[in-house]
Parts: sequence; C-alpha cells; structure tokens
Amino acid sequence: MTDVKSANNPLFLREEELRQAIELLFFAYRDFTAGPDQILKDYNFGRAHHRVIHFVGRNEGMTVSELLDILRITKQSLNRVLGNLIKRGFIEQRQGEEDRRQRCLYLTEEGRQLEQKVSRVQRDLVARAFREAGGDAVAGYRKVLMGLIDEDNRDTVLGRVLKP
Amino acid sequence: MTDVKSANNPLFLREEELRQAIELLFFAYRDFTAGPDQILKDYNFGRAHHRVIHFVGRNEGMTVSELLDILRITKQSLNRVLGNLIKRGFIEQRQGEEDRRQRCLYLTEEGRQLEQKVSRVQRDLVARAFREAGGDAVAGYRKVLMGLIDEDNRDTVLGRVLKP
DNA sequence: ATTTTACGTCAGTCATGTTGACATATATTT
DNA sequence: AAATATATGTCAACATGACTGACGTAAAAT
Repeated sequence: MTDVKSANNPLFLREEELRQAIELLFFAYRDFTAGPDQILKDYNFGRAHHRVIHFVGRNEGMTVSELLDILRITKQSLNRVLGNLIKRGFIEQRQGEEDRRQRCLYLTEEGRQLEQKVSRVQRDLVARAFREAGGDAVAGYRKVLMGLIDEDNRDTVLGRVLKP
Repeated sequence: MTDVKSANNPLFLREEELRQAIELLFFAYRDFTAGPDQILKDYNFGRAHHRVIHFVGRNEGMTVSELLDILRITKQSLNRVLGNLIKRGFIEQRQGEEDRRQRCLYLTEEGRQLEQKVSRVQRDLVARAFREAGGDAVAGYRKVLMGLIDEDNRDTVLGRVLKP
C-alpha cells in the first residue's frame, strides 16, 4: 500500500490489488467446488443438485419459492433438478400445513447422508484454510465477503446465512 | 468461539461457522459475477468469454496452453469461445517467435475496451467492499482465499495472481 | 527420420440455464 | 359465491458451456 509505485501513481497499486482480489476469488471458488463436483459425479449429480441438497439440508421444510429465491434460477430449471432428486429418493416433499399449496422440502435419510458426505469435503477444506489463516483473518474474510453481497438484499441473505 | 453451545459441544459452533463461510462464498460469488454477466449479455457473450478476456488482458501474449491450464477446461471448450472472440475481433493471435507452433493471444483495441468496461464494474464492487471492510480485513480475506486454493498448484496459481 | 508437442477441428453428448405457454389446486379478495 | 391471485408443476424449444473421442497439421525435439 505504501510503495514506490503507489507514491508515483496512487491508482496503480490499488487497481492491481483489486485485480488480484478478483482472481483470487476466481481460483478459490474453482478449487472450492472441485471436491463436491468430484463426489457428485459418482451419483450422476451436478453442482445444481448440490446446491439444492445443501440449502434444503440447512432449511428443512423450506418451500419451493424460498429455494427459488435463494438460487435465483427459474422454476423450470429447478424442477428438473429437484424432480430428479425426489424421484431418486434424496428429497421428499410434504404439503404445507398452513398453506396447502406449498410443497415443503426435506432431505430423506439417503439425502442427509449424501449432504454430509459432500459437505464434509468442503468443510474440511475451509477448516484447514481457516486454521492456517487464523481467527483475525477469518473475521476479515467474512467482512469482505459480506460486503460483496448485493446491497439490495444483503440483509435478507445474511439473515439466512447467519440464521441460527 | 467461546459460547454456551460451544462449551457443551465444541464441534457445534465450529461446524456452523464453516457452513456460514461456505454459504457466504456462494452468495458473494453469485453477486460478484452478476455485474459482468449483465454487461456481457449485450454482446452475446457469456462468463466463459469474460474469463478469456480477463486472463488474456492480464497476460498479454500468453499461449493457448497457458490459458487452458488456468481455466482448466478442454481445448474444444475453449476453442468455441476463443474462436468466437477472434472472429468478432476482440482477440488476436500471433505466431510465437521462439516456438512457432504457439499462438500467442492479445486483446485488440476493441477487446481492451470491453475488458475495461466489464472489469470496472467488478473492481468497483470489490473496491467498495474493501473500503468498507478495512485493510486488516482485506489481508484476512486474501489469506483465507489463498488457503482455499488447491495446495498442489497453489504456488503456480499464486505466482500468476501476484505476478507483477 | 521418428516422435512429441501445440494447436485446430469435426461430431456427438450432457448439464444447466433461459423463455413462453398452459394447467391445477388452494388462498385471497371482491 | 365468484373472480382473482398465488404456489406449484409441466410441456416444448433453445442457448451456453462443459465433456469425450477421433483425427489432422505444422513445428520442435529426439
């Protein structure tokens, strides 16, 4: 941040720093998803299935609309993936009790096992990175990522993430 | 980290914390790519084109192999995207001087303009998040993301990211 | 002279996203 | 009670970006 170059041209390093941050996110995300992708291939599932299993596992009884809202995809896209997971017995639907139009989503026992298996890989990766980086770094990581989330629904999203 | 729950079950909070970190990355990445995606749609380009333009812009004269190595996709996949960008005049190839089998990649003037336009959105987003989070947080962000990068080629990747 | 490397290309497939139209059951509003 | 709105499902067509496998060509390395 204080450097010969930045003394001459204060914008230079800043831009370079931002570029690095962007690439870092790209590479980290790439490797972060590689583990789950690998496991899911054995089930003929993809990343889309993973996301569904993950969010349903974390929000048992959530409705289809809520899931659509999180994933930001069309219901047609979701339905192919979700239908698949239901047909193959990883997720089950129950009619909403208050509003019987709703379909509430739950993991089956099989679904829970898959969720655990896949998320373990990812959690182990993150855990190692956290351990190596230390507590302060983790706090910074969280702070920055929160800031990257779309301001317009940041509260909603963070509410969901930090939920419990 | 020190809490009623974690006193009873030290694994609980840890797992929850990791889960949050994972979702945070998911949401941040989603919103981080939304801006560029939006702009690129006007050109009938997608995220794949963006990545190519980004990395070629950052590594002028890089070869096709190097690009393949970064993106981790097949040459057939790359070729559709790359061929498209070349045909439409955003990227040009020149035969390697030392090794004339190589095709070295460069942005055209038009390509550079698009790269700037798209990356500005992303840089602005990251810049705001960095400013709001503060320098220490940024250091932590970098530390953690570096730790998420696949250990086996971490040095290679970081070498590229931190290159200049 | 042979083999390896860097790149390109044809052809087919799959996963995951999109739009648009329409159907059905249940809630809500008038 | 009738009309409207909402939650969900479904059919069909299409785009993007990944994949595999096979084959070709030019240049470099052995």
